[in-house]
Amino acid sequence: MTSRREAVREILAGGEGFRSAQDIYAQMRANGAKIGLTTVYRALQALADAGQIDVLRTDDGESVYRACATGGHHHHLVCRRCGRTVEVAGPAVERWADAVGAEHGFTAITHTVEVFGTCPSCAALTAAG
Amino acid sequence: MTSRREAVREILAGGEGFRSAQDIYAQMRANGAKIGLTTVYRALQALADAGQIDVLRTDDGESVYRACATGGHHHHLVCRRCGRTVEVAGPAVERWADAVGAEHGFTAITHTVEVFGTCPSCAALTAAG
DNA sequence: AACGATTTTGACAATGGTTTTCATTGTGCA
DNA sequence: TGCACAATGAAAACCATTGTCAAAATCGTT
Repeated sequence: MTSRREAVREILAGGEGFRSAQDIYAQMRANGAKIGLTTVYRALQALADAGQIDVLRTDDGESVYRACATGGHHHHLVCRRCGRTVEVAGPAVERWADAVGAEHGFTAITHTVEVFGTCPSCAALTAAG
Repeated sequence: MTSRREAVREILAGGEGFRSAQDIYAQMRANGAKIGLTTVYRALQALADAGQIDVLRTDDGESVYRACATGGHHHHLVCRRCGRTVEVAGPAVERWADAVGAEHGFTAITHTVEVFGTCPSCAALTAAG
C-alpha cells in the first residue's frame, strides 16, 4: 500500500486541466481503485502543502486541483468556456504585487492571480454558433 | 419597510474591511434589526449584481463583501492577520493580464488579483509577541 | 379606506463540498 | 509473532449557502 497519495498524484499527472476532489475520487473509483473520498481529500491537501499541485477555488466555492507542470511560482490563464488552462509566468505581476504591498507597509506579501478569457477555439465556436 | 437592502448597504458602508454574510447578519441582529439570514444573502447578491459592493472569496470558501469605495476597477491588498484592506489600482496588472491573454489568443480577458500580506500594525504585534 | 395583485421577507429544511471522528487495517521494526 | 504508530475510509458532523413556501408588506386601483 504505497501511500495512496501516489495514486492521486498520478491521476492528476495523467490529466490536463483542473479537477475537483470529487471528480478525482469518481475517476479513481471508475478505474477500479479502492480509495475513500476522505483519503482523496487528505492526499490532495498533503500534495498541495508540499507544493506539488496547484489549488484554486472556482467561483462556486469548489476547490480544484492540478498537477504543477513547472515547479516554480506561476499563474493560470483559464478558458472560461472549456476550462483549458495555460500556465503563465509573470515576473511583472510578482514585482507589482511586492511593490504594492511594500508601498503600504505590508510585509510577507503573497498574491493570487487568475486570468480568465475565451480561448481561440471557443471564440471560434461562439462566432460560429 | 424600505427594502432591507438599504439596511444591508448601510451596514457595509459603515464599516471598513470585508465582512461575511454571517457577520453582517449577526451585526444587524445585534443592532436590533429584525432581519433574516436569507434576506441578508439576497440583499448581498442584489447589491453585488448591481455592482455596488465588492465580493471575494476567502481561502476557506466563505464569501466576503465590502462597500465599493471607488467605482472603477481595482484590486485589494488584504492583511492576512486583521483583515484590513486597501484598495489599489494597478494599471500594470491590467495591462499584463491583457497581454498574457492576447499572447495566447485568448479574448474577453478578465482577471482576479488579490494581494495578501501582513500590515504594519500586525507585523509589529508579531514582532512583539 | 378597501381590495386584490405582486413583491419582499424570513423561519426552516435541504444541499453539497469539505472536515472530523473513530474504529479498522496496513506498515515498520524488534 | 507482537507491538507501536501512521494511514485509511465509512459515516457523521460542519457550515456557508440556497431553496421552499406561507405570512406580511407594498403598490395600484377603485
